[in-house]
Amino acid sequence: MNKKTPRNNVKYHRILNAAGKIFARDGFHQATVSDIAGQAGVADGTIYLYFKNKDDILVQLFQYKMREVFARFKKVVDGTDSAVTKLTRLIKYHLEAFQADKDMAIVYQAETRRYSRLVDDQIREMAKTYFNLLAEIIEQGQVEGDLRKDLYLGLVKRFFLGAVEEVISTWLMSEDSYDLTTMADPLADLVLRGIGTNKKKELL
Amino acid sequence: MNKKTPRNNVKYHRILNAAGKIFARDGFHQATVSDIAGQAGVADGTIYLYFKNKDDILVQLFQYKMREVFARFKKVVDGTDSAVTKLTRLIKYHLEAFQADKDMAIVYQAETRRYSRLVDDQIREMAKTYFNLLAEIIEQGQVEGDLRKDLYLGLVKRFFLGAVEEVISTWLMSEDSYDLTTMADPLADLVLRGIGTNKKKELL
DNA sequence: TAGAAAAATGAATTATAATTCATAATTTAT
DNA sequence: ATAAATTATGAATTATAATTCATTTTTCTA
Repeated sequence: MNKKTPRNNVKYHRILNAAGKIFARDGFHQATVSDIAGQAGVADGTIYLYFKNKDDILVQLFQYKMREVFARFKKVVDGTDSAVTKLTRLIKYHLEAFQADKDMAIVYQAETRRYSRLVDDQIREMAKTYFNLLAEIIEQGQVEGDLRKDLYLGLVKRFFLGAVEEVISTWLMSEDSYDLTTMADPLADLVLRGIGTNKKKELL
Repeated sequence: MNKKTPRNNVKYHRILNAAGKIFARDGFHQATVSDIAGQAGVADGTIYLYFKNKDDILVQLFQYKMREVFARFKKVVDGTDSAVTKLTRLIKYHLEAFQADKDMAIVYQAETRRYSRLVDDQIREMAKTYFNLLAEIIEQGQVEGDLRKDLYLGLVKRFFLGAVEEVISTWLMSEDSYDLTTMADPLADLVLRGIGTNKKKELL
């Protein structure tokens, strides 16, 4: 194994995981390459055999984690179920995945909200993937008659993702670690039905 | 005017505004004290006559901006209008305020989403204020019969704020600068009615 | 199993930027 | 108008941490 094929090198992954921990603990800028090396059990210089520089660690970590998550997202909404079922399941898995890998969740939250980001292209690509996923499901739901037809899709996507991410964000900040997945059903309910009684549906 | 009363010192505010610009442009960690000083038209050392250190600049900037915004938030939902009207107006003003001060919006977005934050206490306090505001309105709406009574309030607040902030976030990231406030009514509609047709209301 | 190649080390180097402080300019008070 | 007090300056200092590279260790290969 030489530098050309780092992806199936044990040490490469040890460093990536260590970086995940340290970035989550300290944030990207606070984190030091030395700390990551320490956590990974390698020398500082070794990092540079596998990564171009500190930025590159974040970029690769992000890419690696997001590929994993998104591959599953796609599977989760694949199949012949109704759109409502798919949306509910998407929310549930989204929460599950982020709960299962808290380090990744922290890095994700921090990086996707920054204005100037190292992982800009990746995030755009991800967002697009996620949004395409949603668009498909919503159109399906409209055909099935379970989702409103008068929706501005661009807004719906943000609305959906925003609600889910805020719930995750709150969970991350919270002192006590409750079970995030219990939020899935109530959240799906809110997204689908809103908070109104629909008494005045026609007024808006 | 000496160090003891910086708040009504012209230079103090020049530095704060400059910091807002630079933090928005580069992010807190990238931003240098020198750049802020330059932008403010003062010498590097002058910064330290008004602020303990770099962190202190962010803390004070954040406090200052958030006080302004939240004072207005409160006013916006004050009065005898229906809860539905208040919520709609809250969304509209929220979007308006963030559109009007983009630098502040960027700093806000970046800082509130970080796991380890300098402005932690302030954010907690703000969130509490905002959430109290929402709780009051929602209870009013339940009494009025326009909002569902089976809501888990803790979740509703996150749902609401998440949706609004995601819309702002998308606007910040977007290349072309469309008018953010046009999102207010459709967004309010989504929050109130959800995306479902309510055909299956009883199923959930 | 010796020698070559590859991988790893970590101290030394380098870069960057926060903070300080001796000096200068400005303001205030008498 | 002058001296004391205040405010401001920016070059020098200091701290921190990314990156390099001469050396060592480990792994291959024949």
